[in-house]
Amino acid sequence: MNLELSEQEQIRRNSLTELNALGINPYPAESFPVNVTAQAILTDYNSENHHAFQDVTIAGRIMTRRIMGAASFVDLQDSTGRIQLYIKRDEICEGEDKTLYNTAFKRLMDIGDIIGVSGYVFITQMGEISIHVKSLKLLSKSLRVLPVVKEKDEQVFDAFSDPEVRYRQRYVDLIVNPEVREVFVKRTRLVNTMRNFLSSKGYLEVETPILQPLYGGAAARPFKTHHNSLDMTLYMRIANELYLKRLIVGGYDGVFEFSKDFRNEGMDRFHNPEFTQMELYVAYKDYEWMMDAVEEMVERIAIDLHGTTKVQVGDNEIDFKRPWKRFTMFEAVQHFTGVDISEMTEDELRATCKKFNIETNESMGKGKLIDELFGETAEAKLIQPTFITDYPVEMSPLAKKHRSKPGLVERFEAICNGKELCNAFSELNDPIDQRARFEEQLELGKRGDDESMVLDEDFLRSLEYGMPPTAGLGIGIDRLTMIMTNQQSIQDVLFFPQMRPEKASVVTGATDEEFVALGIPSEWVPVLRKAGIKLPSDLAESNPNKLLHELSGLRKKLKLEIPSLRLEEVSAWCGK
RNA sequence: CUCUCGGUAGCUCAGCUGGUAGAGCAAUUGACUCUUAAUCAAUGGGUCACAGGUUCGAAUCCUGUCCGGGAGACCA
Repeated sequence: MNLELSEQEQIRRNSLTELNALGINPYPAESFPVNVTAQAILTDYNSENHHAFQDVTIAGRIMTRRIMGAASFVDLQDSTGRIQLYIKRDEICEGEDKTLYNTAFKRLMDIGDIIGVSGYVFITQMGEISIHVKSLKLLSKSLRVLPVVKEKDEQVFDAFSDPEVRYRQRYVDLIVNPEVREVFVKRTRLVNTMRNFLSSKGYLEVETPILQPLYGGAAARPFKTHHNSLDMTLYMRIANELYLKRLIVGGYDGVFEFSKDFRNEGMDRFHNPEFTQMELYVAYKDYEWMMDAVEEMVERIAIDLHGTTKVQVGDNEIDFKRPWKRFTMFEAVQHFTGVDISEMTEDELRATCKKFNIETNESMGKGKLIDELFGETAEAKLIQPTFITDYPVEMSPLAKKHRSKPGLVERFEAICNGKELCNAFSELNDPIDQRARFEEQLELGKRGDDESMVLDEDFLRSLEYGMPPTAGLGIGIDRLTMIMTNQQSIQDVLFFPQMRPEKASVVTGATDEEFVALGIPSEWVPVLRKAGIKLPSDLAESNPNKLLHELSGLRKKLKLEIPSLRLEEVSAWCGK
């Protein structure tokens, strides 16, 4: 017997033994073929077609029970929803033996247990579509107590809401909070829509290395790991851009990848150390084309998920209907501040930053300063989807120089709800220029920017063979999901967000062996701990009379089947 | 890393200026054959996150630690 268990867990374990004793296997091996779902019954059943629901079999989890003597109502939850069961004693126990109802169902089954039932569908006097149960089978006994969430008239009572437990025990969250399950269904639909969209255009979905000898394609600190046989450092990818471009060099016209990327940076409600991006590269296209493609794709996702281009996100209604607003970066800054920074020198930019209380440091070049200005003055104010185009060349080492605007590159980001949604450019395919850009990055690195990009010789070699003009895109799946499902935190769109490890249950005090060495029978050791005795010194300080009383009390209370104690024994433990 | 709020029963939460812990749901026992936040009666259930300190006495005050939320910093 485990004294660490709560009273209710103890009771459920006892029920398990009793079920076994009754010949009811709490974990049967054979399959249980269902022929209907809760959702199907609730939507399809009506007075005309009730004959089609005379013999339904369904399985799910008991979520609430209302027992009224010889009849009971149970809310059964399957993957599609909840359906009420009407269970009558004399229906599920036809003969004299009422054990299955009186003992097994009423006493030994609990909220959280998974059962399978057969019966017919009917409508109760209160007008609720329900299943009149003819037979019932336990499919899995639940040993832990589920949080019970009650609901009436759309109002939820005692919602299971502690974020820590919800994220650590997502399975519980999913069981009791159906809207959470729905968010993740939407996430998958979003990905499917995107995949279908890209596949139908003939682009090839590919996989590229996650473990990379050099990390590239973005500016971020990587996770570092080590390969034993090769005895070399490997990095978890921060992006897959450089590999996908190698595939464009190889002759594919369009490639894309849904990729888990890893960045060793701070965590907040928009950042998780591992996250998902979709990167797309299409040959013979430019960033103008890519803007149209993004609009089309995201608009389609909104329609697939919501049936409309309008999506409620927090207090804002966001409309993804094409075409989206387009601003150059300079126009955006001017629009929100009235200041034209397009012709400014580095010193002027630094002064402008100061004017807007934006911190700067020596490692920031002209491009970084412009980006800061944009980020601080404009980005958060862009709620409706907006393309920001034409970024400074200094901070876009993989983008092609603008066809007509010196100092800028052909790059855009889509901003939505004040946050970056995607990043794209006309890809730089001039190998000489690319090498020069990498070298500039190395210079920035020397100035103290610890996220500047590293030079990838093999990638440069591939460009030297010749890469067609290409448009490339990276789109954050987590953030897009947050917007499309109206979630405030990235943790709410990841099944298992990163967390610090749970505190291991602290085993303070002496080990079992130490207590046994003092002559204490091993079966009494847990009881002793329960009584608050954690160390041999606790024994020495306690009153044997009082301790005996307490231990005997616990023995009785916990119904322990171990030999009782005499005062002399307890005194001996205490050294008295 | 900084600031801030929090951690009390399985869940949601009370617990004031220190006096050894309370409610609802859940559980147990009983009643109840159309209930639905079922109802009625009785009962049990706690390492008050952890470790120190102050005190005659700490869930409560102080210090430190752990875990989490929020806001920053960082991260385009």
